[in-house]
Amino acid sequence: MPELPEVETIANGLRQGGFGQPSILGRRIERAHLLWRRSLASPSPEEFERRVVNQAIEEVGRRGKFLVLRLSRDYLLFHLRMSGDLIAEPVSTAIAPHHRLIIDLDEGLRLAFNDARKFGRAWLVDDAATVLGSLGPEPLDPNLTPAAFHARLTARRRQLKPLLLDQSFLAGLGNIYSDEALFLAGLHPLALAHKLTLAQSERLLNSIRQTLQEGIRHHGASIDWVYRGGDFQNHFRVYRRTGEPCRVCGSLIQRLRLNQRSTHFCPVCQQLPSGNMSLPPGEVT
DNA sequence: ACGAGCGCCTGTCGGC
DNA sequence: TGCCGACAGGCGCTCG
Repeated sequence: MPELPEVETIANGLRQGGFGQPSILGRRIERAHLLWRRSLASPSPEEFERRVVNQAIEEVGRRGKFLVLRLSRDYLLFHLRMSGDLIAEPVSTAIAPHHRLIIDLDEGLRLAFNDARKFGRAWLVDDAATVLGSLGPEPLDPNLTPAAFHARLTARRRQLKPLLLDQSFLAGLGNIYSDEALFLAGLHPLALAHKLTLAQSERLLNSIRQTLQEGIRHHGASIDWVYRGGDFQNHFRVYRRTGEPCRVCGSLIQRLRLNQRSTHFCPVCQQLPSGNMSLPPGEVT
């Protein structure tokens, strides 16, 4: 499920509780059980199940697409990748088919890492930076100024879409929100980052922030069989709208494949600058 | 430094 | 109905 708005929604739910879900803040870990070996990146299962016990969950946050649980002594980090989810539920609940890591808490609660596709990972580390250290800036951080963003963009000789997906460039964007942000900014996904003007960079930053805030306001997007109650999927402007009319100009939304991933854009609202024309057009649907 | 392709996994959907 | 390929919100790894 997870891009920045979805991870933010999950973190908020675990922290505050509500909608029938209990808060895990302040709960003490009583035991842990790993059900799928590879869901734990580090340390070993034996060390994890021993070391995590008796630590309290003191803070629940997010960095990029990572969920960050600050415990008494360590950090418990999760990356949900494609299908992961973190669920707080009563210990009396039956173990769901795709639960990969079970963490029993006091007061009869359980924190479950559920992940159908098994791409997600958990880490228990004393220093969060060992996992989060290479992440780029948070897009919603006000310290990221248009000038600073422009400097980052022009330092790279890359196409915009792959660059926005690069978590060391900017932390939190995935396939949905990068397509949506590029549309709002009126920039072609294959446009070159180092050719952007300051005004274009500022517009892109504002578009990224607007898209992410919209996503958070709608509690994220729920598509396919994964559902968390968010409804941002009803407000997509280009993502998965191939062949449908652009909401601004009526042109048909196009799709192209970039590194095995779908990219959606409006061929009229998002023109490729002439400087990019030497590039092969790619396979367009 | 960068792009392209593949592997990791399970599930859903549309076409035949 | 069953089978098969395409596709899916990510990312680390190779290889040019």
